[in-house]
Formats: sequence, structure tokens, C-alpha cells
Amino acid sequence: MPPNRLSPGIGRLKRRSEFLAVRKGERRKGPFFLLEVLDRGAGDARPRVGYTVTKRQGNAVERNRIRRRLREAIRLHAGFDMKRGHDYVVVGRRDALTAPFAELTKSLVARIGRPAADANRQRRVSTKDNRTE
RNA sequence: CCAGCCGGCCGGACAGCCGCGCCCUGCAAUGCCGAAAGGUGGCGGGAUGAGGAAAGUCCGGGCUCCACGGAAACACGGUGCCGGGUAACAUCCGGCGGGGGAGACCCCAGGGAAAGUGCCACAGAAAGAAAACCGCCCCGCCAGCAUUCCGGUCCAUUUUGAUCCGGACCUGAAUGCCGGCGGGGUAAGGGUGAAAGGGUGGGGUAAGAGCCCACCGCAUUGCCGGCAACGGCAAUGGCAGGGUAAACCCCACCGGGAGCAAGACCGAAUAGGGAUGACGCGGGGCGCAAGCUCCAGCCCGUUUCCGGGUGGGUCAUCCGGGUAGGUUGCUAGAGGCAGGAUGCAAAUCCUGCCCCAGAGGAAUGGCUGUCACGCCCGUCAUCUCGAUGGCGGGUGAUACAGAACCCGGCUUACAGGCCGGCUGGCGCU
Repeated sequence: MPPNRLSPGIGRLKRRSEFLAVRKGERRKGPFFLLEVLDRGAGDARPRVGYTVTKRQGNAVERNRIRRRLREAIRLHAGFDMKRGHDYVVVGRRDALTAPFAELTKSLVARIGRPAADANRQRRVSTKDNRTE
């Protein structure tokens, strides 16, 4: 059996230069966050995501919680809609702290999948199918 | 039972589903990224994963690198009753002194003010070898009033006597009172102030004052107790120039600097560094030259003395460091728990057991249920009429807050709760 390359999961952004690069990409505003998206030109490589919560949003405990909720929302739902070869940065806002989890998830799904062209949508669906097998 | 003081502890629990970091491990493959160093990934199993403050980064250390040639002086910073404990400390423990409280107990930057300098706003007369605003007292002078008296002038009256005496004015004297001016005494009283040159009481005095006396305070000396800070007692002295040293300062003691983004290792490109060769040099001396040597300049916190180091640029070739990046440092430690010994205690020592987060754009979470707990609402019962208890419902990131090399403290934040000791009051026996 060949190694499974059909469900690559989601990578992480870890370097400051990577975060700065994504800042130059497309920006999509949401009620609880700001989403930055960049096609890094890596073709079929798995998508990567990073989280940013500035100190203005609260103390360390609150910032941790904002990041964890955003990450959980992407892990459970919104991550499936990410495009290959793209980087995403979610800049959390304080409202993400207290918003109902369902609402947070809904708005993230909408922002990540929004501008998808038909071709991309096609592939995304097939990827999803393969994963569920 | 109520009010209060002190010390210690906890700070949601359990379960389900889906996840995350790190470590160990089985299977598959020997993948993917990268020049390399190295990183990363598939399917499973197991173990483990935030705090009392992890916070503020205010002290003290360990650890690491840098600096560090010697001596003296200077400068800078810190600490400041005594003793103990400690790796060390501003912390801690035990004392002492002062202040607060009815008490348990709490608070204190608590060396030196006759080494010197400065400052003491406003107010006040005066803020330091003091002064006299009001007041009090004495003396002198002036004016007024009252009483008494000596003398004089004018008017009136006049038979005598009883019992001091007709009236007005002027000058003068004495006494008393009130006022003014001047001279002096006074520090009791008033007033000002944070503070006015010991306090209270009595004697004394013209009025007052340590002027004298008693007690208290203070100073000096001696003796006794205590390792000491200091305390006690006695004698002597009439009292001696106040406060401020978180003003300068003086004294004693302590102190190199920077921090895990420390540092170590691996290691592209580019710039820069070293060696060699060519071109040829801040000054002097020797030498044909190579070179040797002396000095200026610069550096070693500052200064002085001695000492040491350095002591030119451009081009070509070669070499080692180093940046991006990666690995490491990274958790077994002044460690925790239990017992014992010593000590009033802080703490130290001994024995046994345990291994207890190691991330790195930073894991420790998301959702749900049950139960505690708090808050809110409704309802019922009790009664000392405002609470207590029962039931039902709603609500909650449950308070403060997230390890970032590691320890010892300090400070600050904190819903709610538990335990122990002590003080005061009330009730009962």
C-alpha cells in the first residue's frame, strides 16, 4: 500500500519572514478576525496556517484562548476549504474570545471558501471525498 | 454565639467524544524539504503536561561570556539598632528601642545634628548663641476725674451755743482710679506656627524666671545584668546651641560589566579580517638594503608612577572566523515528600522514598453531560421580621491569572472556601 498523500493535513507557519510575506496577500475581514491569504506558488503542497494575536487584544491568558478557539474552529471545519499551495494568517480580535463557537466557525468557513473559482471548488470536493474514505 | 487578631492550606470535581506538545516504543517506507548542518512526515500503543502568585522584573544568587598587570588615591552605587540563620540578600528568625490599640496584636529608611555647609515656606515680635506684639510689674513725666488738705481772691452771711461743715474761682500737695508718652524688668499668660531654649505642682518675687524645692524627664559618672543593641539602681549636675541626614555630608560595611536574544557547536552567498607578493611609509637614529631601535599618537574607568598592547594605505592569490539558517544550552535541582535529631525560631544535619512541563509565532485545548459552588428570580415553611432552610428555573472563559535557563525572597492581583491558635464581649452550666 502506497503512503497516503491524499489528506495532507494543514501545515504551520512558524517563521517571521513567512508571516510578513502573507501580509502582502489578499485580506478578508471577518467579525472576529482578519484573514490574510497568499498563493505562495508552491503548487500542490499542502496549505499552511498561522495565527497572530497582538498584545492589544488582552493579557496572555486571553490571547491564548483566542488563538485556541480559532485553531479549533479551523481544525474541525474551516480547514477543509483551504486551497493547496496557499498560506493563511488569522489575526484574532478580542471578540473571538466570547463569540459563540458555532458563529465563529461559520464566519471562518465563509471567509476561507469565499472567492473560490469553479475549478478549485471541484478539486476541493474530490479531496474531501478521498479523505472520508 | 458575636466582634476581632494571627498563621497555614485549597482555589472546581468526575465522565464522554474530537484534538495538541514532549518523551518512550511497534509497524511500514527509506519517502519529502535542504548545498550542507539538519528538519519533517504515514498507521498504531504507552507515559506525561502551568501557578500560588507562573505576573511585576524590585533585590539576592547559581550558570555563562566579556573585562580583569600592580599599588595608592578618587569617583560612582548600595546597605545602615543588636545577635542569629543563609550560597547570598533590602528577605527571614529571635531580641532591643520608639509609636498605636481595651486586648490578641500591628507599624517603624531605627548610625552620626558639640566636623562643617544649607534649609525651616505661610503665619508670627522672634526660626537659633534669639526676641518683646499684646499682657504683667517698677520708675519718671503729662492730662482728666474723685476724696482730703494748705494758701489766696471775690460774694454772701453773722446774737450765742449745741455737733466737723456758707458758696464760687485760682494755685499747690497727698492718695486712689482711668488714659497717654518715655525708660527699664519679665518669659508665667495670650496670640502665630509642624516646631518658641525641659514638664507638673509649690515656694518665692514688684512682676517673673531652675531663682529655690518635690516628682518626672535629661546629661555625666559609677555599679550591676546582658555576647550585644540596651536595661536597672545610685550619686552628681540645675539643664547644657531646636528640627531636618528619603538636603549635601561624615562614619562603618559591601560592590567589576552584561545577560539564555548569555554562551557552545555545525554552517551558503555578499561585505569585512589575517598571511604572502607588488606599488612604497607620522618623526628621529644605525644600515647599501632587508631590518633593528627610540619617540609622538591611540587603548587598558579617571589621575599619578611603573608596566603592557597597538603603531600605515591600494591591488592580486590563499586561509581561517562569521551572517542567514540549524543544533545545543534545556532541566536531577541551594529538588520534593515522610520520619528523626538539634535549636525559642529562621534553619541545619541524618535516614528513607520519589522523578515532578520542557515549548520555541510558543503545547497543556474545544464541545457536551452530571455534581458541587456562587449570583439572580419564583414559590413554600419557620420564626428573634429579617434571615435561614426546602423545591424549581436561569446564569457562570467560574477569581486573579499562562511556565520561556534555574533557584531564594519581596511587591502587586485574587470569586469563593477550609483548618488551627489567640483576644474581647454576651449567654448557659
